[in-house]
Amino acid sequence: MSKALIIDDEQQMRRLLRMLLESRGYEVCEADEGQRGLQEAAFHRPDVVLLDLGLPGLGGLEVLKRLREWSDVPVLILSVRDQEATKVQALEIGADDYVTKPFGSAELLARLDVIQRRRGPRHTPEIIAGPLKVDLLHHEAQIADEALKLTPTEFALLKVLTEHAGRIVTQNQIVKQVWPGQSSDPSEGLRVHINHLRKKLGDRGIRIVNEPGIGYRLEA
Amino acid sequence: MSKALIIDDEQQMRRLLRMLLESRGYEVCEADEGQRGLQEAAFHRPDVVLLDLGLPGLGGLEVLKRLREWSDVPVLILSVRDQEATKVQALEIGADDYVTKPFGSAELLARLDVIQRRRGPRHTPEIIAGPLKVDLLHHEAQIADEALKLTPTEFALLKVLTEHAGRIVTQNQIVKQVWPGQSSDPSEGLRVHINHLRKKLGDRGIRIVNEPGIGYRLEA
DNA sequence: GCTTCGCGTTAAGAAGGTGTGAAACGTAGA
DNA sequence: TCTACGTTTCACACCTTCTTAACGCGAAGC
Repeated sequence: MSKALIIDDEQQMRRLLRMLLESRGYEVCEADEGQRGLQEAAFHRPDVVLLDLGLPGLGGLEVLKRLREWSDVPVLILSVRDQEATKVQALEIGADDYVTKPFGSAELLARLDVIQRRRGPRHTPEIIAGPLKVDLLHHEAQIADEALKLTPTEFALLKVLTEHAGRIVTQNQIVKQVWPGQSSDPSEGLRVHINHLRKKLGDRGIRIVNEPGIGYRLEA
Repeated sequence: MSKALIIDDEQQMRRLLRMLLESRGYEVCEADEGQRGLQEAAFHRPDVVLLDLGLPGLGGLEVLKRLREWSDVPVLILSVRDQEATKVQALEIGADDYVTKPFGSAELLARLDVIQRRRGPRHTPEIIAGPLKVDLLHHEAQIADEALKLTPTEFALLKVLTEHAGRIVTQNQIVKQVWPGQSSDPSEGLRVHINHLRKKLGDRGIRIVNEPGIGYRLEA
C-alpha cells in the first residue's frame, strides 16, 4: 500500500484530499504547517507528497527545498491561480507536477499515478516512454520500432522531454539542457524546434503538450 | 574473438588482467571507474566483464545492478578477502562467479571459461552484415566472397561501423576506436577515409550513411 | 470590443557540417 | 637516396541545420 502525505493549512482541503486518496487505497497522513510537514515526511517516509504552495509560516517553496535535501519522493504541488511564477520555481526546485485549485478529482488522481510511475534519471543507454524509445548511445529515436530522423537539436530536446515524460519541464530547464552555456535567450527558437519535433512525431501516440507560461510536457 | 571488459580502479591490476586475457586471445577494454565502465559496456558489448567490488565513486554492486538492467553479459567479480557479505550480495544481484584477490592466473582463466560456457555459443572472429564479412583474425574484409583491399585505417573504420551495423556510430566513438589515445582531433581526416572506404565498397549492397552532426551508419 | 500576451507556423538568411580532389607529409623497404 | 604507400592537411563547392524575424491566432484581462 502506498503512503501519501498531505501538507496543507486548510482543514477542508485536507479532508477532501484524504477521502480521495483513501478511496484509492492510499494510507494518508497530514500536516497543517510546513515544519510539521517535514517532520512527518521524515518519520513516515511517504511514497508521494501533496504540497500546498500557500502555506503560512515556512512557505511551500521552502518546504520543498528542505525536503529535496534528503528525499526524492514525488511531490505534487497544489496551487491557486496567479501563482505562475511560484509554480515555475517549484518545478525547478524539484516538484514533479502541479494542479491548480479548484481541481477535478480525476485529474488529481491521474497526475498522482503519473508522477509515481516515474523513475529517476536512467543510467541505461536508453530512455523509454510508451511507444517511444530514445537511444542515447547511438543518438537514435524510435516510435514503435520505426526510426525518427532527428537533427541534433531536436534529439536533445526530445531527450529532455522524454527523461521527464509525463511531467512538466520548464522552458528554463529545457533551454539550459539543450543550449548549455548560452548567454542570449534561445527560448524564441525553442518554439520552432518544438514545432519541428511535433511534425516528426506525427500522430503516433506521443504528444508534446504546452503548459502556457510554464513549459512543456511529453505525454505517451 | 571474445571481448572482455575490465572495471577496476587499480592500474596495476588492470595491466595484469589485460596481459592474462590478451594471452588467451581476448580483445580487452578497460575502465577505471564505475560510470565509465557502464558506458564502455554499452558501447563495446563485451562477452564477459571483470568487475572489482571495491570501486571508488559508484560502487561495484551499484555498477552490477545497473548493468543487469539491460544486459545479461557474464560478470566475474574481483573481491578481496573479508568482503563475504558483499560477495553474496553481488551473486544475488546477478554476478556469475567471483575470485578473491590475490588469485592465481589459472584459476581466473578457468572460471572465465566456465561462466562463458554457461552462456550460449562463443563469438566468432568474424562480423557479418549482409554481403559484408569482416574477418578480425586475418584482417580481411570481403563483399560477396570478393576480397577488399583496405589500408589499416580503413579496416579499423570498417570494423567499427560493421560491429554496429544498422545503428548510428557517433564521430566521437569512431575516432576513439580508430585513433586511440589521440590528442589532436582527427575528425578532419575521418571524412577522407570515409570517402575512400565508400569508393572501395562501391555499389555492392553496402552503404555508409551520414547522419549530419552526429555520425555514420553502415547499411546492408 | 479592444489590447496584451504567449504560442504556433512559416520563410529566408546565417552558420556550420560534409564530400571531394589534390598536395604535402611521414615512413618503410629497395 | 629513391620509391611506394598510407596518412594527414588544405581548399572549395554543396547541402543541412540553426537562428531570427514576421505574422496569425486564441485566451485572458481591462
